[in-house]
Amino acid sequence: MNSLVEENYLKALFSLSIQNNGEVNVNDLSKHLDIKMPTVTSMMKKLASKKLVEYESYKPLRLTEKGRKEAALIIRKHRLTEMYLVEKMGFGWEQVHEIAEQVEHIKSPEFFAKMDELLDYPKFDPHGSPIPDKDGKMVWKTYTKLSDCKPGDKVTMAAVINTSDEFLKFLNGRDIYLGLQMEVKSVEPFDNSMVVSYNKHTSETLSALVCKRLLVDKVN
Amino acid sequence: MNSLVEENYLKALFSLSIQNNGEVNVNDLSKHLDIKMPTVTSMMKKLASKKLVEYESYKPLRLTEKGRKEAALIIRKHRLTEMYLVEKMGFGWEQVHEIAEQVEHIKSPEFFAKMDELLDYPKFDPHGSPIPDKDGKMVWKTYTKLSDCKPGDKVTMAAVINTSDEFLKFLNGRDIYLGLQMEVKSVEPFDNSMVVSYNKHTSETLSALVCKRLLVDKVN
DNA sequence: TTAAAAAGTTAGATAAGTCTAACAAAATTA
DNA sequence: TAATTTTGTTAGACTTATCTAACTTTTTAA
Repeated sequence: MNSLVEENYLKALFSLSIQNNGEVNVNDLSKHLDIKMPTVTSMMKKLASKKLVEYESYKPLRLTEKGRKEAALIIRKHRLTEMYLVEKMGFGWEQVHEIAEQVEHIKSPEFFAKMDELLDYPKFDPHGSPIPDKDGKMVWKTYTKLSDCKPGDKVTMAAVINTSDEFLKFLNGRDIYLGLQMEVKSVEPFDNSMVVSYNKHTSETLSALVCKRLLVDKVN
Repeated sequence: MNSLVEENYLKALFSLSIQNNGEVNVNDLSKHLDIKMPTVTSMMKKLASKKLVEYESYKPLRLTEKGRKEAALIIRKHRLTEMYLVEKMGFGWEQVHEIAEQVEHIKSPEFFAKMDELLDYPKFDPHGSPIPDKDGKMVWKTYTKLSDCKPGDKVTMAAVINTSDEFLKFLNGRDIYLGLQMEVKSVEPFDNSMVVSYNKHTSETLSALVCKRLLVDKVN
């Protein structure tokens, strides 16, 4: 059984390894968790002794298959919780991350199995992220960043990369939600901001930073 | 903010102080938590420094008003969770204690406020225990132990003292649940076991140990 | 290609919460 | 009331997870 602290390291390793073909630097992990590098190094040795991480001095870190699976199961609990909070308890998608960060550490397979059942076995969480299954496997849909779209493209909002409170409130304020259809009207060459239209918003400007954090399906 | 460990001490102090006009012995607390006495002593000094406990060497422990309120708020979270698990998620009353022991430590007033709202502000948990309000106040109904009843008494099941899995499964197996009406048929002088009747159970024998753990309202 | 910067490690300290061993006070009982 | 038992405390050690300071390796850039 892993401690709550170990679980947080595993989760961070999982997230960071996605962007970098499975390899993670101690430094990146240290910054992501806001924990100093020597502490991270010693924890990596501990996780290596538990066969959860491949660790060699001065080499990048890599989750073992066992570590990857355990991390996925924590993420499963996090995302199931987020979905439950939104669907069954009426929270907004911007409110659920903090609560799920705590609930994900609860030891009770029955509790999460019940959520899963009550939600009718969801495949995605409220932010569009895939929910790993009980074996730690998850579907990997290939989304397009809105920032990679061209004027005239018609797209459906599929997921958000950043799940911070502020970002999601920003989207709420513009009536942007998952499943929304929009059309790219124009791209400003100067700062890569985009003008999009959807529903009653016929001309909404989104900064490049925002567009990079929105994942869409092209309708074409 | 108290740590998870401190919260468990507060909860234990609260429970033990009820049976003994507010006073708790280090030894009893030690046994209740399964933590050795020296550890308990040092934690009591810590809680005393936080003004949660009145502590003097070799004297019984006592929660301060502040400590009592903080303990009650943890118990509130525990009991709201139990009620939520039973009423909204479909768990049995024998399954919820373990999960609630973990959920009670979650830091999110919104999460518990939402449960409270969805449950329509319940006053009792699935075991008949009162749920403290947001100020840590709770109603204290005076129940009778079934073991204190006489042949001919008609009673309604109101609460259980022990919430262990085994005890609740025992009750489930005999179709005994809160709100059930029963009549005391006879008391065996030899071992104080009781014969009771209810619904289709016209003659069910309950040991003295069981009768002491069942709290009832007299219908008379 | 070597000097500087960045990344990573080692060593040792600290805090929280636990323990055991030894001792002290209080309560029980003979 | 004196001896014994029970309860409680003190002292010091251990584990987990963190830190800072100093040092080493690797990478980057002059």
